[in-house]
Amino acid sequence: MKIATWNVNSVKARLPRVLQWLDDFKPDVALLQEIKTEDHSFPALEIESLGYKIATHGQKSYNGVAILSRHPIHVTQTGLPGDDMDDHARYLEAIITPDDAAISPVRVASIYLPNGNPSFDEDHPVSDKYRYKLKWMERLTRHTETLLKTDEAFVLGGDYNVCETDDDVYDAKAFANDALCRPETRMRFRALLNLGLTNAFRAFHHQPHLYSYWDYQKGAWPKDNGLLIDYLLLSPEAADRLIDSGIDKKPRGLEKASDHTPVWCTLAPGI
DNA sequence: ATGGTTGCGTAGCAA
Repeated sequence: MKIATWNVNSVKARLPRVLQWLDDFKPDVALLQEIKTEDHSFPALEIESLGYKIATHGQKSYNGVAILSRHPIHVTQTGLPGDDMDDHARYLEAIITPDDAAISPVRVASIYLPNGNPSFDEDHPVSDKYRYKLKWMERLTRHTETLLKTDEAFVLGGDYNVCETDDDVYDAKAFANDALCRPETRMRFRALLNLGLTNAFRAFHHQPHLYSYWDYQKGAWPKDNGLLIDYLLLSPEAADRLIDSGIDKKPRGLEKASDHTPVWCTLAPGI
């Protein structure tokens, strides 16, 4: 089963690119972030015509996440638990259960972790936006603890807005105080991983300076000035089935590209 | 050079 995550930066502005990628890459499950539209205005017909079922947790103008799947989708969580006042659409979780009983089910989540920048201002070492990000990461860790108790195969995929180490940044010095790189961010990301999750891409690729995001500005893409911030994090039961993982850089080089490119992994049907 | 780009929505914010 091929599972991919992609921050599309508006599903409506990106629709031709998304359709082309689905047709070319043919993921079984696609976890989308920053769809930037409400559920009723998601371009469902075009995507369904390619054989995908759709679950969305949309929001007007900002954020919004979706799950596309060739197999049936059963939504298990809309929004990240732990804060009833949080109205950002950044988390959608579902169980994917193939009709073919030879393929084991897998739980997936599409995650758009808050950016958190600017992380400080002249009066405060931690901005409100950055505080929200750090709290959101702590909520994700708590929720992941509950998921782990089920001993299920699950894949938490998305735009984590975290550079795990300086090797994931084209200019680490320039990003030292960025919300994607600050020590408070990295500590919380490690706490999440240390619950026992496997970063699928890093199970196969150990070189520094491999990226999933390139800013639109200052020629970042042709200069390969990127960041690695999109991840697929696997439970032990999913990691046991992990066959391969990679970054599909092709969509980033096309006209009208998202600033992110898909990260994917393949899982064996079962053990 | 205090710049530069994209999307949403039509001003200014978010990234």
